[in-house]
Amino acid sequence: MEHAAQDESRFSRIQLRNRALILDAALEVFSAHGFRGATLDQIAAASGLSKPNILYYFDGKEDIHVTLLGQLMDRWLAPLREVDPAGEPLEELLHYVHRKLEMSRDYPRESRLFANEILQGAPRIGPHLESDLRPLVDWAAGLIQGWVDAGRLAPVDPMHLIFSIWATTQHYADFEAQIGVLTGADGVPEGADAHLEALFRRLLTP
Amino acid sequence: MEHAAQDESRFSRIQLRNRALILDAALEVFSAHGFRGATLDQIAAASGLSKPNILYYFDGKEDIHVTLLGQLMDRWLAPLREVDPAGEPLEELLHYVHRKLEMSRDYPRESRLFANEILQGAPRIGPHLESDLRPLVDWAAGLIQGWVDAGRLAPVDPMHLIFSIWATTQHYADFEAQIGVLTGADGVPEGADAHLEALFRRLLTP
DNA sequence: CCGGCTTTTGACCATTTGGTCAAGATACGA
DNA sequence: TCGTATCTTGACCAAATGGTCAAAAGCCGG
Repeated sequence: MEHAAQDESRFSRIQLRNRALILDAALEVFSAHGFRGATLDQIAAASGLSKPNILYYFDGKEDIHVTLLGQLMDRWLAPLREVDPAGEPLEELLHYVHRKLEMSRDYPRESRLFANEILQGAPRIGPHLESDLRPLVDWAAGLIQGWVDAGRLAPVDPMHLIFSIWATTQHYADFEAQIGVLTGADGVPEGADAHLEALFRRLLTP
Repeated sequence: MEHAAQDESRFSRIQLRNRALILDAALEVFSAHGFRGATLDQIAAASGLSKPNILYYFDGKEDIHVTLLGQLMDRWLAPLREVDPAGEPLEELLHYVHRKLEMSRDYPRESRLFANEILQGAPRIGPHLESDLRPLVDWAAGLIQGWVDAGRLAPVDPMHLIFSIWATTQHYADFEAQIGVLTGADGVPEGADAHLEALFRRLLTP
């Protein structure tokens, strides 16, 4: 009912363009400074629109933030949805790891936006976690447990496995500043793919 | 030279007590809302002191934040310093994992404070990372590489191994809000110790 | 109990910031 | 081309916020 993305036809071309401009600028600013650290003036400057104009398209700072988080949730959970119950368990999970790492490489701002929100106790995305994330994760955990029970994976706690995959992959985006100091690399440093593949292959191989 | 902790004798008893009160309150507030999200009034309320009184003990909001980060850095890096070059490689590293997880359990506020700071690009702790963290990590990486070369550990990229340990352990503190939704647990959920031990034992066993 | 010091505070200030509003500019179908 | 609906903005506002200051209160050795 409230899925904003599905009826984009209700927006004029100008609205579509400017809403996209604003959301992209907001992603930049929110992910770099957090919700309270970001200002409407920064978003205005980054989007090339005036502050009152931004308030014409969104009901306020919070509205922009919530809209962003809602839109991103889909993209964020996509890799987990792609896991194929009919596939080879080990390959499916390693592919998931690979896709998640790819997300850290291609969408670090999105990763940091989520991290910021969760760090502060998920005040604005909490309901989405319950309604979107939880069912999906429960489904995935059940699937993995089934694979374990069938002896197709080494015994592992599905929930903790998922946490470990999230943690290791998102770490490269969320802690990029620290990693940069230690490796000199700018984005995800060389060897991350191979390392994570080895880590989880060894854990999961029966 | 600038180590504030070493000459605590220069502070009166009242100063010692109130500075501690302020720093503890600030840790609470900063870790929950980030630097810009925290206000002096919140810190004042949480510490039981008046706002001007807080400014009597610290030069400003930023001074409190920097002081906090500096103090915490020591505690934060302690587990890595405890790794014994003369010990059994696998046991030493698994013990490090265990100690880091313990930190997430016992000092989640500290973990989130660091995470907040790094997420925003380490604007205030950057120099400390260079001067304190980097040499220590380089030392540890060299140590691990030596163990690998001696065949006492499975081949592994030391830097990525360290990142994975940080990521998986700190995840339980930094993403507690998300984990709470998914597991119902309040702090670090049951089974984290066993899971991480299995994860890294399998990776590192030659 | 005194005098000097440290500590505490109420009142105040300048700036930042999210948000409003009425008027002007622009797009666009008829 | 015209008129209406959409879009844009300069000026403005109230609240929040980091910080100041002079005066009051408390502490403590002599």
